[in-house]
Amino acid sequence: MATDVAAPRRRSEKSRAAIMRATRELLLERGFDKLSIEAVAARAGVGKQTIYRWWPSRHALVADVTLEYADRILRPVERTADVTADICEWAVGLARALTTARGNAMLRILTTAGMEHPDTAARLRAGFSTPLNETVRNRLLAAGHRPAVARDAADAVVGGIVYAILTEGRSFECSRAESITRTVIDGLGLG
Amino acid sequence: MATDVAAPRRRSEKSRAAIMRATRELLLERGFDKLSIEAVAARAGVGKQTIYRWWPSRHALVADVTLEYADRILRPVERTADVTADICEWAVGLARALTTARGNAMLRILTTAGMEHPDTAARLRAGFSTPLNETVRNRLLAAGHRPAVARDAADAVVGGIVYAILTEGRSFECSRAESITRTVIDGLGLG
Amino acid sequence: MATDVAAPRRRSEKSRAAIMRATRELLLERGFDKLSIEAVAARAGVGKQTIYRWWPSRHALVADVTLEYADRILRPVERTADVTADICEWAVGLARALTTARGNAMLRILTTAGMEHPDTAARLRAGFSTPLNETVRNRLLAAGHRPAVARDAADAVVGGIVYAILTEGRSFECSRAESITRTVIDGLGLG
Amino acid sequence: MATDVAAPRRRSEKSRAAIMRATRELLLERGFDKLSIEAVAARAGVGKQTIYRWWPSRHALVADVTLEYADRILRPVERTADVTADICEWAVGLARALTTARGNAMLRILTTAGMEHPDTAARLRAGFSTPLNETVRNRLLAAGHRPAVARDAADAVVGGIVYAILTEGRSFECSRAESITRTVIDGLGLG
DNA sequence: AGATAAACGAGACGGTACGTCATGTCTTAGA
DNA sequence: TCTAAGACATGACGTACCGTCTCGTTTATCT
Repeated sequence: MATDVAAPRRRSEKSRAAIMRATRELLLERGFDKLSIEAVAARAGVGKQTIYRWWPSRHALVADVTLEYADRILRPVERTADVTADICEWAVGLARALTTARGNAMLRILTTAGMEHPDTAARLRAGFSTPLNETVRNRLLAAGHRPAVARDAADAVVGGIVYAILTEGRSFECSRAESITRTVIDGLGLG
Repeated sequence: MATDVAAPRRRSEKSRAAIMRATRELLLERGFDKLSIEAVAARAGVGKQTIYRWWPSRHALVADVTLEYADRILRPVERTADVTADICEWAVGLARALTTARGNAMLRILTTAGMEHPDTAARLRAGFSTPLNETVRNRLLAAGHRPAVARDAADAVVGGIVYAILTEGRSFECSRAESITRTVIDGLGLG
Repeated sequence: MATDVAAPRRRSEKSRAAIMRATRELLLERGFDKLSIEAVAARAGVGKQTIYRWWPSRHALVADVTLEYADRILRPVERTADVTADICEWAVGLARALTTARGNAMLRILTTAGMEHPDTAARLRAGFSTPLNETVRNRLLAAGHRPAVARDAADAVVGGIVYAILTEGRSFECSRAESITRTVIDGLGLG
Repeated sequence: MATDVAAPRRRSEKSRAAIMRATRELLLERGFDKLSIEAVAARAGVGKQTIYRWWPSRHALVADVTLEYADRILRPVERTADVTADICEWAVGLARALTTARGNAMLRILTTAGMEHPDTAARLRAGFSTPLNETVRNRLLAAGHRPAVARDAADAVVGGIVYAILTEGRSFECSRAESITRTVIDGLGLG
């Protein structure tokens, strides 16, 4: 039976997609600060109310767009015999993704968007920072490291790379991702 | 007599201070997003033009205020026989400063303010992230570590702590700062 | 063949009545300017389309409601031996009706509603101003006055009273209706 | 020396005039209902706020414009030996002014604008209906009529003409103004 | 007793306009 | 000369309604 009858949501997929697309474009063209709902509506060929109907705020809209992009950045880490090599390779991939024009823009936007509104912050954390951290931590746990050590090392690796890119922007040299990672991982005791 | 050489600039110190003060207060009350020049002028009892005359943008004004505060956070690291203990102590102090209500607010503001405008970003980097990093790096160099290692470890320690606080906010448990630091530093080879 | 021409109209009387009722209430609560179709639909528990299906515009809907009320105001004039007294009595009755809270509101609404849209104006004229005028004119004709005189006097009496109420609102003193009427009628020559 | 020192009002006369002009034009082109503040601002080359700063509402702005025009309609009545002829001539002039395209539009606008907001209504009454009435009343008083009679006759003449034009629009035949006036005035006793 | 087609409630949609707020520039008066 | 006050053109905000347009769901004939 299980007829999920109650579906009085008749949201227009066409509008939704046009809004997401317009937001993404304007975000890259003008940046988060100068993104206006009015401009999104105009470019998407949509009434402003259609945006306000489905998103509570500009931050939330931007979060949706950003997270959609975040999925292209989040990759799993390999599981060969060499943990350090696996994580280094992953780290360089991450650094490369975050130093492309688009990737760096998205990182900045993601950071800014989460800065004011707690709900948005929580969504962005769950969709970006947390997965990043867990990817590394789980690989370390699988390699036999103690939970506390895995957690600290994951913080150090992810934070070390992402914070540096946040600070230095696209001038961050991707090989440093490997260097930082190796410095941290190589020193871990397996106790 | 070293008189008032080259000073046809009669900038009112009273106004300057009132503006800084008003900005600081409004920043803490309302956050960066909702800070308006108009409100600053009103609270400082100053004409808007007086603000525009001396600061090129809202970001720049905020940067000034934030950096003033940053000086209270930046502390040197001790130089006892035990490097790890020295840096751990410093790291916990940093974490404590960044998880107070005011310190956390300032960290978020500093991050947001630097996100759009390159000049402001450069000033904030020079006044906050870079000193943070160098404090750790110099201590490690003094302890005999190789430059590359010192740099990577400084990135890992500072990034690991600051990025986690940026992500998790005031719920960050300060003892983790020690734990992360120890995990990183303890593993470093002395080459 | 004279088949079932134009008969598959199955308009819901319940909805019609609910719409009229809701309109009347909102008109009195908020006035013509602030009457919105959306509010009428909501209060009547009706879809907006049901209103648009049967009324071409807000003005038309308001005209219907107003005319329904106008019928309570339009009364015939007595036909005793004393024309002046007959019309005076009628005039005072009219003034009284137009200076009640509800009657005055309706007069204003009727005036405003007819001001923009010619069709509505014509309906309201046919349902209010014209009957008013003719009531007086016919009584004067019956009393033996010449047509031209009857017409002019009817204009003067009705216009004198209604325009004054339109201008002065509820503060219009009803006895003035008698005074104006008597001044006009008493002077008429019987030709 | 009575220097009107306190003049911290630095209102731009250029803007004021442009707003009045734009309002007048749009009123005639589109009518009161479809007059939007936004369109006035755009046509006047002015920010919306500049309108809102000096006029509390659309009605008030329209009232200003209308009253400016009303001054062109309000004329004094002649004072020859023949009262009836004097007032008849004046009445026909009034009717003519109110049946031009522009004059009729202004009458309708004036009527509508005063219908919702008491303050505006009062201003319009003081600037239009009252002067109209007093013009006739004063002429009749000067001719020796008793105050009550003069007042009633003024109501009848002015109301008779204006209400008819309000009802019938531009199709009102101006000679009727004379006819109505004569019918009323000729019958007045001189007490 | 169905079948069928309209009228219905609900409400999403692309829009226009609202009245408010803040921007950064400009002008005036006063110290 | 610099400042406070604040008017100005601009432009975005978030809200209210517009009139149109689907969606299922009654409901009232007409087989």
